[in-house]
Amino acid sequence: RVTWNALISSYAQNGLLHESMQLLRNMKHSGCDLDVVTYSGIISSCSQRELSHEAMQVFEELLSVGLKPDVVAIASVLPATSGLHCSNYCREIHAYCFRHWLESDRRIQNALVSVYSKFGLLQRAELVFMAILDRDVISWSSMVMGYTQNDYFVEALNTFQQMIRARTDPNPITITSVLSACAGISSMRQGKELHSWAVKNLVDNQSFVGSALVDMYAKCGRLRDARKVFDLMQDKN
RNA sequence: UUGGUAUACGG
Repeated sequence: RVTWNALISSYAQNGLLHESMQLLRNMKHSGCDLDVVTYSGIISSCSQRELSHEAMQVFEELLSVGLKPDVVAIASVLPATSGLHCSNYCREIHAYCFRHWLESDRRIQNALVSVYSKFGLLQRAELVFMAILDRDVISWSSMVMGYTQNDYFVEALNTFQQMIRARTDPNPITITSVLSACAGISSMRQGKELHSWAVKNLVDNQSFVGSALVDMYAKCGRLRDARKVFDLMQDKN
C-alpha cells in the first residue's frame, strides 16, 4: 500500500493527475485497501494546482467509502471550497473539526483564516486567528493578507506591526501583502521601509516582490521610483 | 521511498 501511495502521490505532484487517478483504479482492482493517505495525497495535489472541483470530488469519495479525513485531507480541501465559492461547505468542515478535536491544529487554523478571508467572512477569520496559540509566519501572513484582500489596509498594517513585535520574521509573501496595504492607503513611509527590508533580505529582485514594489510606488504617485524598481527587476514576467 | 497551510500585480 505504501508503494501504491508513493506512486500515486508522485504522479499527482508532477501534474500527471489522470495517470494517478488511473493508478488509483488499478490499486482498487488489485484488492489493495485505500487508506486516508492515498486520498489526502491526491486532494492536496489537486488543491495546489487549483483543481478545486477534482479536490472536492476526491474528498467526497473519501467520505463515501467511510474513511475519516485527517488533518491533511481537511487542510487541503479547504482552499477548494473557496475556489468553488462554497462557504457553507467550508463551515461544515469547520464544524467537523470541532467535533473531532481538529480545530486547534495550526495547519487547519491557518487554512481557515485564509479561506474565511477569501469568502469575505473576516470576523470568522479573526476568531480563528485569535484562537491560534503559537502563530507562525503563515498565520500572521494569512491574517495580514485577509485584511488586505478585504481592503482593511490599516488593520493589515497594524497586524504586521504586531507580528514584528511578536518577533516573527516576515517572508517575501508577507511583504507583498503589506506592500499591497501600503499601496491601498498610499503610505510611502511604510512602503519605503518594506523596500529596504526587501533589499536587505535580497528578495527585491524576485519578480512578485518587484511587482508589488512597482505597484506600491505607482499608487503612491511616485512613478519615477516605480520605474527605477522596474528597470532593476531581473526576470520580468 | 507515501500526504501538509498562506502567494504579488494586471486582465
